[in-house]
Amino acid sequence: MNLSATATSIFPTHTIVMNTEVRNAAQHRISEAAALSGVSAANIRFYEKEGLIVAKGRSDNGYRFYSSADVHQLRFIRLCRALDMSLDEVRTLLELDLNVKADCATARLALDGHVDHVRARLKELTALEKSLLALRNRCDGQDTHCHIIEALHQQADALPLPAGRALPAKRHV
Amino acid sequence: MNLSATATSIFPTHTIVMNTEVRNAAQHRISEAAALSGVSAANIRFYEKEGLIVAKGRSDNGYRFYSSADVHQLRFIRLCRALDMSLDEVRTLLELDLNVKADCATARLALDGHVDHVRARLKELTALEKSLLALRNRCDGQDTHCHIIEALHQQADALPLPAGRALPAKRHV
DNA sequence: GGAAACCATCAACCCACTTGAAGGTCAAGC
DNA sequence: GCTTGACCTTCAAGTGGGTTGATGGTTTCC
Repeated sequence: MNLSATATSIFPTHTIVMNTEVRNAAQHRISEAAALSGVSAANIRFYEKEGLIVAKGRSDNGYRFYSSADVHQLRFIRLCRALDMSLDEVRTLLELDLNVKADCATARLALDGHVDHVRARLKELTALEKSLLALRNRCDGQDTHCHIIEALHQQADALPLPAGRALPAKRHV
Repeated sequence: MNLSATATSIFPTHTIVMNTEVRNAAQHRISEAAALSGVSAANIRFYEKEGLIVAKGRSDNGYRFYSSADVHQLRFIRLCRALDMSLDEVRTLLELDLNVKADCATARLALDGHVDHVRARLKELTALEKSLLALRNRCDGQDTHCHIIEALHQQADALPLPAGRALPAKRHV
């Protein structure tokens, strides 16, 4: 894994994925980069603080400006986030060189881990939906007292204690 | 909805859900309450700060102590959290009186909203899993360059911009 | 020349907690 | 009586992935 590579270093090798427009010609201010990438200006600044993106430079007035390659990188980040990767995972991916075999293995590993993660959450949520529906269906709104709340209290009594005594921190997907 | 009710007021009406042990006999220190409820001591203090639970009292030395009804309430909170409700939703539920019809309607409404929420997230995650697997299967580890990263970059270029220009805040689950 | 629309930085807020620091309390063992 | 260690207290700060707001500079249009 090419950890010493800068974030932008992944682009020169990407003639394959570049479309026909010339990537480095245009220079965009932050709001333009935001509009082109779908990442809000505030969020771009946040990603900069997190080291995921560096503006191509600053104008005399201190305004950030971005190349089209930067915009592409922002879209890349957005895609990864849409795939529910953590910023750490995205950082890892950004540091990879797609022509290095070891990096490819890293990418596969990261993705595998992520799939596992998504599957586990999927399983949890499916069970959750079932419980919620069962709960919901106990009440028709006609009866004299609420079977939903009652059932909730009954289940609270029946709830098994977690193995480690206290609830583990829950990282939601 | 009985908003003026205190959190403990829901218990007197719960002869149905109480099991045979006498609820108010025992008094537990915070670590005991934690062990019995599955909610960590730090978390119990946090819930107290959030107004979800009030210790039955304090000993002379300032230690909190909890009745069995308090422990039940902690389990109730834990169950609701396990059902992925927000603390606000739990608060609402705690304020309900299961013998008031309007409160029952509130509970059903809350649960319905919650089911919708879970279903939406389920749908998202299912789509996600599909995308990730497709991505994952592009790479066999044999080729000279990484099709996963390549595909990620291609998709980044193809990613449609969000309607409102910037990514909306994402509330997971 | 004034208003609107940009841009900058820094701080604080969101949720549901956890972790850590600094110190008080208490029972057991020596 | 003294130490040790397991409790307990409070308050502050950190987590992740941002958003929102304050305050002030810049640029552009009319």
